[in-house]
Amino acid sequence: MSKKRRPTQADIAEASGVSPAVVSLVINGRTNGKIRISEVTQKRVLAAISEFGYTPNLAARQLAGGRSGLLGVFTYEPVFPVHENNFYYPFLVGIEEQAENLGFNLLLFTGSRNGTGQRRIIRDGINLLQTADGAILLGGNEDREELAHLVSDQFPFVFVGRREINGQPLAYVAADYTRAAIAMVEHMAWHGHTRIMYIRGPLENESAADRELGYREGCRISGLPDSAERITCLTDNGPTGEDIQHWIRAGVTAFIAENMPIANALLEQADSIPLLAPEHFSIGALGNTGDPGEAFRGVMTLDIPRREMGARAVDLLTAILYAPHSIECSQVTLPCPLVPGTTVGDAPLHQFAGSLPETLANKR
Amino acid sequence: MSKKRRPTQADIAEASGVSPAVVSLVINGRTNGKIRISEVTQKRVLAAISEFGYTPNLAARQLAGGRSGLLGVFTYEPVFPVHENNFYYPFLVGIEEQAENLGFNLLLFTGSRNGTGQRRIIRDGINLLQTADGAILLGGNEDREELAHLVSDQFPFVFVGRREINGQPLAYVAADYTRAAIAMVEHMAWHGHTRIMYIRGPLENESAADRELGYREGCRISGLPDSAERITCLTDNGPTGEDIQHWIRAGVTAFIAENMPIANALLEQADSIPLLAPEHFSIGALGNTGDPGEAFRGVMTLDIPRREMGARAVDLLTAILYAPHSIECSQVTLPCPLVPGTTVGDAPLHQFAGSLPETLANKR
DNA sequence: CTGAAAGCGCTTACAG
DNA sequence: CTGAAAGCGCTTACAG
Repeated sequence: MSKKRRPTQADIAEASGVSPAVVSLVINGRTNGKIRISEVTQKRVLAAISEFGYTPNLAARQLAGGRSGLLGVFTYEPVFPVHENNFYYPFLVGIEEQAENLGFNLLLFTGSRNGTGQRRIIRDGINLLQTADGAILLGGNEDREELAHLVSDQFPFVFVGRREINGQPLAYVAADYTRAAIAMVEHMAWHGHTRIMYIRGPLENESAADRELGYREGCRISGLPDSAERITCLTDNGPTGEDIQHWIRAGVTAFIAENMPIANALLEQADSIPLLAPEHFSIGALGNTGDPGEAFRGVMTLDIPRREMGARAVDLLTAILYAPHSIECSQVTLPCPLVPGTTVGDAPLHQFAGSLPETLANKR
Repeated sequence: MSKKRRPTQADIAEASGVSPAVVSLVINGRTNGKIRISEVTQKRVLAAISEFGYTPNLAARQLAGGRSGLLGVFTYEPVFPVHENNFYYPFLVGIEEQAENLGFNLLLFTGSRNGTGQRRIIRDGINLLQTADGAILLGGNEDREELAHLVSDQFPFVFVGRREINGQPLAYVAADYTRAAIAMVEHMAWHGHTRIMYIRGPLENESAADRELGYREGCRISGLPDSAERITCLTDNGPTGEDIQHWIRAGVTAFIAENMPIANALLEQADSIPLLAPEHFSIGALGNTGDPGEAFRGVMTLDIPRREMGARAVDLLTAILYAPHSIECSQVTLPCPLVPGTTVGDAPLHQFAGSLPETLANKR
């Protein structure tokens, strides 16, 4: 970009009386292997380089070498969220950390909004990510067609979160929601709960499937009966107080919510009855609350290792791009520990069959 | 990076039966000026482009003298700060917003750490930013030599915060600390304070200079005497309680701290005497506290328009790069309003000359 | 060990 | 309006 012409390899070659190829070799330190260049020649080239203040032109290097060396980052939401505690933010912290560790620059695709204000990967059939060697994608609201397009383009990318297309898993780094759900069920079962209700939202995606699967598995492993009967899919209205009373009357002593918003809605409704956790029922959420390790209202949650996931996504992408033979598996799943909280306790000895005890209605 | 060769302009040219030059022209939208290309031809080219899923090769474009179309972002600290309320974060929010508005991708220079773990702009004499057309720089701890190198390279960049080299201002977007300091002095003077002490840190940079200048100017404008006598540069120890007592005995009724940490240190010391703001003295800080508009401990502060500064930096950089004739001035200074807080009140009628009144020592 | 040459994919004068 | 061609600065086979 400088006005005065920068010295080129040709200048160095001329000044030191060698061919451009030799200059390239010396600069890239490829003087040890099969190629041998005399010490004297190397010194001469190096001297010319520092005399001229030569710096390689990156663009030319990339053109000739076929690589941009850029890792893309695509998010459907702003990369820099305005609000603190944004769910996606810690992923980016991890991505940056690891990119820095590995010496890569990051290309943020902020320039690809479509007419409706949404960011897009594909526009007019063009893969807008192609300027990077590959990309890390994150965001919960992704467009499956766009992903399919990337796949058919053979554009290398890593999703943060498990994703599959037509049953084929993509390259991803995910949290192990299934094991986490199993652990939560087991934890509750250990506390004597036998009828655990699973409350999920309407969104159908891999994460939701993994969580529900874990719930079922956990019930099976713990020998709890009829898990399928106790799965409820919530609509927009959320659970009503009546729902809760109904469930508890039916013998439910614990709830597992797919995520924190659902858990909060349930707690709120329970408050108005009033029923309290963990005295009258136990509850946990298969999500987290923003700050790692900190539970909102004391709800048992998961510690999704978001920063770590970001870092591993960088590792996976760079491996795919630059060391494909070293890859054994393109799917990385990280453990997702429970955060105990205070909302899970022993199952009430007395089950409220038929009606709520009066003491409860008056309590608080 | 896809396995199957990416389509090139040559492919498009062949497919649409025109020469590569025409494809280039159409792609870059240079079809209006002196060059005319028939509608039909354009449509044909565009169709071929979307059919092939062609995207330009950045490196080639850049090499051929064109542009990469990438705006660089360089920070000496992590781009994604781990801690919330990071001072630099809102700048980045603004940068992203405006880049998105203008349709630019952002290149984060995360890959340029040197041996000591610090990020660098120049390494081995190579300008690491040259992959981008230009860059926005931010961070308080910049290396002046690196900046000088960029300047002599004629690499286009915009600093967030006023910067000059050898008396020459760089392109920057800054907050108007001088006017803000003036306003704070005037505000205090209006409250009857005549002896306002200015407490600054040891760091010598443009921002510090601007603030101090504003203090002096404010005193001059308000007709307060001897401002120069009441400027103290703090060492690492911070102000001691004795310092404060000494100053107040000397008739000082208000303090302006260069930044919040200094103000906090002073308040802490004053607490132990105890002296309270605004009852016994007034205090303001020429910085802000993280959240826009929210004052820590009620201290009068500045609302540094960080998000706006980020956005304007993008505007300035893109103008420099792509519309240089449109630029009237490469230095943008944004107003920086006072945030009132609760720590500035009327000057005590009774000035504590010689000794502190007993009531004070016992109070609280 | 070293040189001559092709080619990466694009832009931009320069001719028609 | 459109095409043929040079050239951006580098890397990398390919010959010597």
